[in-house]
Amino acid sequence: MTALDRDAATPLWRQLQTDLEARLKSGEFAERFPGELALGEHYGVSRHTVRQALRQLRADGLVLAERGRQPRIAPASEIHQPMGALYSLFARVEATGLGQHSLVRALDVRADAVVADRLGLEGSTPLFHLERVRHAGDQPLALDRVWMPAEIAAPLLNADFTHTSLYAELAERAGVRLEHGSEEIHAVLPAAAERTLLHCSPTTAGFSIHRIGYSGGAPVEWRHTLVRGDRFALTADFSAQAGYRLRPAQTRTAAS
Amino acid sequence: MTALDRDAATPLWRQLQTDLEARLKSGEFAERFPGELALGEHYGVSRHTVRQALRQLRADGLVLAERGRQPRIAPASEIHQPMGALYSLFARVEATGLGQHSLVRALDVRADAVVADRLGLEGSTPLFHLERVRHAGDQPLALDRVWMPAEIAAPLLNADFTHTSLYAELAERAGVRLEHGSEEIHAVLPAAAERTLLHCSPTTAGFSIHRIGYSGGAPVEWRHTLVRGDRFALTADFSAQAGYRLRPAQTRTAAS
DNA sequence: CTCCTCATAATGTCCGGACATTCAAGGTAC
DNA sequence: GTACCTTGAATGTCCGGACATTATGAGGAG
Repeated sequence: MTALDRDAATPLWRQLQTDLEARLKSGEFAERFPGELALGEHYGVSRHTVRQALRQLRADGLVLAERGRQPRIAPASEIHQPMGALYSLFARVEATGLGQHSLVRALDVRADAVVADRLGLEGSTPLFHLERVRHAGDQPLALDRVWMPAEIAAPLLNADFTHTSLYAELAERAGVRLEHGSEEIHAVLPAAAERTLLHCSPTTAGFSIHRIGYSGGAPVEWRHTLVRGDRFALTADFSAQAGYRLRPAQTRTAAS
Repeated sequence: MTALDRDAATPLWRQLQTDLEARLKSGEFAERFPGELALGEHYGVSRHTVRQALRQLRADGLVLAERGRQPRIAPASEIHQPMGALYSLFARVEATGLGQHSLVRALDVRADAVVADRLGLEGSTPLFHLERVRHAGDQPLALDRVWMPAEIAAPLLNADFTHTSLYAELAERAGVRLEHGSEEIHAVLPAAAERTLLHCSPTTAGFSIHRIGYSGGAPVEWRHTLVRGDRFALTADFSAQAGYRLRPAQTRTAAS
């Protein structure tokens, strides 16, 4: 623990906040998170200051607090949905009731200088590579290609990707979860080879999505997905308050 | 002003907060927003309670507060950027330095049962209609069609839309600002007529964006935009904290 | 063993005060 | 008229205390 510096320019409560965040990440509070009074006594500050420091942590859901209850830290095992346009697309398909499965076309380790460069790695770095054609019901839906540093993704080489999600396997076998990333979405006309794989006509357009994903500040995946555009769409809500949010599934309910 | 009820189940600070929000919306604080001490004395509560009530309002940007400065309410005239995929697309184009202008193909009032239905209006409701081809530099960029209830948008009929933004005109002439909405983005192959307007080849795909926008709970616009897909892309960042956010312009700077 | 009661601990709410820091405006010296 | 200084007002930070409300577990009555 770092002692608080009462003469520093940064306020006490912020010092406390960053210190608590660090201790949280280190797993120090895995068993029990101390209460406000205990923290105040430990750091030598008033309860008011402790509450100010905890405010952000509680708002972010890192720490759970309720009246009368023992304070707890958020369950780390909670499955964070891999966000983004792809997730939104496939969740919508799932919501329609169609079963999804994948046809694995490649699953190996190879070197690719172009992709390695995009991941910020040396050109000769071995990369885990997975190429799948995703189906919804009987129809092919998307052509999905992923590259990840082999160092991280090696445990996935003997996984079965016909039904399971890459991110679920990644979290389980490698202990890595995507934290943030960025993607670029283009509207394209699939090439002949791609049309064959996706069983679509020459007049069908598609979404081409490039994504780079990070975990813990380091690039973890580079992905290129080509989605048939004739049956699938991105939908989103936006507002001044909530910003822009992709809608994962239809919210309209037939009930009542 | 509503007096606070100290025996109510809802906390004092929340009562204060909702009351202040109501007074804000009524325009009561247009000239001057009272300080914390003044509010405390006025409502008969401590400064601590006032600060708790103001916390949300300040976080939302409704009220601006800085040390030493007179508290102010957020400038109502501030132009809220019309969010969404379209704004993101066009802002990116603008960031490249290309000048934008539009070719107005239609600007009138007509009835359209299909569109009216999507807006939740009677089929015979007169609708303001604007159809433009947007250019970036010399090249056509998008075909943009907008329908709005004539009751709201009538003041826009004699506006010049070759250079100005629809939303800017709407805010200025009709006093209406888009508050929220939803959109659906498809990847399509433009039809022959559209290809002619957009000067693109038969192998060029495009984004087809349908949007419905609301202001004050009532539908205000229905819009269909077809964007050339060969030169433009949607880019977005996502993270567990901030969610999914379209990136309006390139953040990479060549400086330093 | 079961059910109820009660003590305990934790957060939520609210009050009071004090000092530091910063911005804006007005007044003064030149 | 301009530059500087002083003063006022406002928020930021931090402390102390008090009581209310709620969940949990221990202990006793039946």
